[in-house]
Amino acid sequence: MDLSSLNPAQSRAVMAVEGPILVLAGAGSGKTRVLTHRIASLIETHDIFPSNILAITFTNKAANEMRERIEHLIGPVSQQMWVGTFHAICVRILRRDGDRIGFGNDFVIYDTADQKALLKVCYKELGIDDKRQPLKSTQYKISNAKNDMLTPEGYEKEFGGDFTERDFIKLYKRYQEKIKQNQAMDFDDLLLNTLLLFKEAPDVLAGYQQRFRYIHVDEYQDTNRAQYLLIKALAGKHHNLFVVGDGDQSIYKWRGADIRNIREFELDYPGAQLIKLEQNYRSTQYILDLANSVIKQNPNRKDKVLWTDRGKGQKAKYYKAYDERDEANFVVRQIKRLVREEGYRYKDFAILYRTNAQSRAFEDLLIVEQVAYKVVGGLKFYERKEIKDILAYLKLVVNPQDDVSFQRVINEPKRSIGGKSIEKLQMYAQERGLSLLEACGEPEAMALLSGKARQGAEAFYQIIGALKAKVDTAFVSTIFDDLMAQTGLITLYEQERTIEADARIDNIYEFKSVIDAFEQRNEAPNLRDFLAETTLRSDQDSIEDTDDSILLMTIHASKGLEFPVVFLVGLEENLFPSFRAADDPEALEEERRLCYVGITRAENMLVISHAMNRTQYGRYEARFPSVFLTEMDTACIDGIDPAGVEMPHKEKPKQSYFSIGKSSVAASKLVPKPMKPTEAAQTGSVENIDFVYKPGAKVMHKVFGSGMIISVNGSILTIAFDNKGIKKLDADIAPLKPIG
DNA sequence: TAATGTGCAATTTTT
DNA sequence: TTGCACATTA
Repeated sequence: MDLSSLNPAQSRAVMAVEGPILVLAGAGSGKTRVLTHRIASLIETHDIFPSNILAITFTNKAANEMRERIEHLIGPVSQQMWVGTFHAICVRILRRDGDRIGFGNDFVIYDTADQKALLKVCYKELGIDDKRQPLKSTQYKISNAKNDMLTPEGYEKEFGGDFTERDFIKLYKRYQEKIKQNQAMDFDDLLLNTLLLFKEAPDVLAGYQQRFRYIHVDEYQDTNRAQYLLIKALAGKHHNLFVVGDGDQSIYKWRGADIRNIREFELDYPGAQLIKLEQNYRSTQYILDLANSVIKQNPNRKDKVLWTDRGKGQKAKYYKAYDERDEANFVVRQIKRLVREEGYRYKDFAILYRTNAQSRAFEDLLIVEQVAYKVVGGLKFYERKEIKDILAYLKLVVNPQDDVSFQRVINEPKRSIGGKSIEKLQMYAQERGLSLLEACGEPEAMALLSGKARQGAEAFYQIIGALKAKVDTAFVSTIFDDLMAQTGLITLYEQERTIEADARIDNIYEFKSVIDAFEQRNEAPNLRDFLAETTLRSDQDSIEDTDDSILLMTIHASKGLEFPVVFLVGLEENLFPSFRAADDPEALEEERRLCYVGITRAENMLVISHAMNRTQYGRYEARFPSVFLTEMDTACIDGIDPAGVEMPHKEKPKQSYFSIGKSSVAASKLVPKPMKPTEAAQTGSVENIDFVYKPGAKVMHKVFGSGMIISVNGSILTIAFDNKGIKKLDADIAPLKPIG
């Protein structure tokens, strides 16, 4: 094994073989390199069988990359290793041994949309009002409960005494009954059920413990409790556990990640070796110093200071934009300039923001400017309606018990089967313990339906049946083609002749190519595995750098990626950090880590910006610069004016009070002070506001058009509109603009 | 049953 | 502003 390409810390990590090992890997410090070399060295130098090695990641992309890189190092013997995401590994275990706790191996996987659909049914059956117990929060609570290894029964034991939990417990119970009945598992079930399996069948666990003598976990800081326990169980015999992570990049607490897992690793695994990787190979020193200056504001972190031998590089650039359009303008101008003058390609740039909605201003401009760009995230490919519909059909083919998928597509395309017909079917099915699809196979049930609905249901049953007959022998692509022919989905979209329908057709063909790729990749491709793989796949997995486009994404989505030039935009209070972190120190720390992640994506150049005004939820508001700007070491930034970064007052108003249109004050002026328009009206002397609501002034209203103010009473304006008569409007909320 | 309107809320989303 | 979940109507 050639270790000459590794630095001392990296070699130490690679050469540490036995026992628990914690590698604290700063951003860009070559952790994948360490992981792959360590695994290769286990096999090559220490003669460990590949089949004794397990490597777990969070994304398929990371798993594939790791597998490829190891294969590159040691060749195809690496195929024997288990490399995969937590969820994929659990699927594999459950398919093999799930029968020990009563699961068949043909279960389907429900994503969050399926989960939501199933929960809706539970609400309905139990007569629980989703206004009192919002569905979103139920979904969230179920997920949390499962991540904490609390089954409905366990949850009831713990919280049953609390009457406010009664509805939730009922919902959780019913949901769990139904998901089992449907032979489905949600994402969290995959972990939970694996843990239950290990608990119920110790011999099964012992088998895996024996097999996985060397266990590796990437991004350990992002593990939740269930994942933590899973690792703990598997490593319980040999204790050869090698985890890599960075507490400073823990940005998924809200998804259940427990940063204590990494912070307390040495307590959980006594005698653990600790290795810090602090040399960074990605960024220049100015960028790292800037990142360090921000992250060091977080208390309770393991101290770690990134350094590089790449040289100082250039300072970060700073831009204070007038509003989000100005910000976009600046960014796009800079990109074009760098492409023109410094030989950059468009794919060298990433625009990173806190919320998806921020992509809009950039997209609007990039379209006009005809610059190629790609937005990562937003509506995901596999969440698109047409794709989900096809997936539901296919799931139903694999698993006739899947009532959620049945309900999704029974009337897609239209088969004249509405709520009433489904209710009849449900009634019938429930009485006899059948699934909805099975009910459609019973003449007795069909007799309950009206003519049209009956024909539709029978046709539907035929289609699924015909596909099912082929499922074990035909290619997935053949089943797909049959499905399209039988349902006429493509044809129907073609007949619509709208842009949306055309896009859907494109997506369907794209989906076909996903199937083709799956078949080429696998020796024995089958529909069941295709569905699992598809459901467990994310958009992140499909980021390619093949075409020359600017990438736009949230900072979350950028984790693990790197770009020559990064624009970190929207550094404003209540946006980044999010308003939800306002009075929660821990949440603020997580936002700060997110900021750290954003900064450390940059290789050569970092540009940070914020806007003084921003349209959000249709309101144009003044903004404060982010607290993170004040934390940044100004020695690492060009063009920042420390005096210009004026922080909010202690008791800053909850909302900004600007609702007036654009002011003519130059963008270079100081941050606007918040002031109510009504106050402005009274003092009439605020330089940031060049318009004062007073009788006689002309205004333009979004809906009512132009008019003249008759009187002002506090924030209530009485306005005579030219065409719509006299109205009383609140200056704080009405979409008003001054004219003239 | 299907199509259209209305009110409400509004991070991040590795699986 | 956008997206959705629902309620109403044709």
